[in-house]
Amino acid sequence: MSIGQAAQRSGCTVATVRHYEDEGLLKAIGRAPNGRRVYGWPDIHRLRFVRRCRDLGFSVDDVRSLLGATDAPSPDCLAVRDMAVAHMKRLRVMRAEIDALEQSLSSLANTCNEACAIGRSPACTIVEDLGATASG
Amino acid sequence: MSIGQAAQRSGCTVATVRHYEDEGLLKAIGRAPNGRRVYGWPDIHRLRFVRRCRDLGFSVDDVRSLLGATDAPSPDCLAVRDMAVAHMKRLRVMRAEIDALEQSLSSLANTCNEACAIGRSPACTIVEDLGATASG
DNA sequence: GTGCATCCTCAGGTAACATGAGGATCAAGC
DNA sequence: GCTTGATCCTCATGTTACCTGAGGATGCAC
Repeated sequence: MSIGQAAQRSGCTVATVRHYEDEGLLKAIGRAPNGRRVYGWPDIHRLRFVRRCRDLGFSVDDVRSLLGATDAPSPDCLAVRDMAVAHMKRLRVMRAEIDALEQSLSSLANTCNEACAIGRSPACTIVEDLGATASG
Repeated sequence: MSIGQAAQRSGCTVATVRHYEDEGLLKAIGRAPNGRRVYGWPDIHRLRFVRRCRDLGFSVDDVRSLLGATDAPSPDCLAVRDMAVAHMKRLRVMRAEIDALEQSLSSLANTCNEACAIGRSPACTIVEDLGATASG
C-alpha cells in the first residue's frame, strides 16, 4: 500500500504517518524501487493502534511505552491497564481545573450581566475583577 | 522596579515578563541608563491582568483582545463578558471530551481488571481493544 | 576586589504535528 | 508520446507559550 492508502486506512494524515515513522513508532517500513514507502496490513494495524492511543489522549511517549508493552512476546496487559489508570487520573485533574475555570468565568460574566443588564454601566467591575489576583 | 521584582509582584517568571513585552502586551517599558528595564505600578497591574487572563485559560491572542477592550477610554465590559462566555463554551467542549475519554479508558481498564483479576490472562483483550478503531 | 545575584540579548528547545518549497514519479486520457 | 493532475519524496519552517542556556555586562555585599 502507498502512504496515502495507509493514512486513509489508519485515520491519520500522510504527514502524521511520516511523523510517526520519524518518531520510531513504526517498525521498518519497506521501500519500493522508486523510493516510495510501502505498507502492509501489520503496519496499518500498528498505525491504528497509535492513532487510537493518541485519540485517547496518550502522549507520543506514552504510546511508545504502550507499544513496548504490546510488542512483547506475551503482551503485558497489566502495564497497559496501569497506564490507562494513570491517564484517567490526569484527566480527572484536568476536569477539576476546567470546572474551576468555568466557575471563575461564570462569576465574572455574571458580574457584568447584573451590572450591565439595562445597558453598559460604569458600575460594572468585570475588568477590575479580571485584574484582581484572586484565588485561582 | 527591576524585572525581577516585577515578575515577583505579578506572579510571572522573568522570562515570561520579557515574553509578554515581545508579544506587545505591555506598554512601552522604560529603561535605566544601564539598559535595564524599569517597571512602575501600572506595568505591574497590567502584568497581573495578563497573568490572570492566562490562568483563566485565555490565549495570548485573547489577552491581546481583552487588553484592547480594557484599554479603551471607557472599557468595553460587554466585549470582555462575551469573550468570557465564548471561553466557557470551549471549556464545556473540553470537559465533554475529557468525560468521553475517561469513559473509554475506564471500560478498557475494566476489561483487564475482569480478565486478569486472578492473574494475567491470555483472555484479556485490552490490547486488541486499544487497537480497535471504535467510536471515539 | 572578589563573589554571587541579577540583568542583557540572542538562539534553540518543547509537543505533535501542519504547511509549503522544490522536485520526482505515476496513472489516465488524447 | 505527451500533457495533466494526483501522489510521492525530502527538508525547512510555523504553530503555542513560554523555558533554558550561552556569553557577557552590571550591581551589591563583604
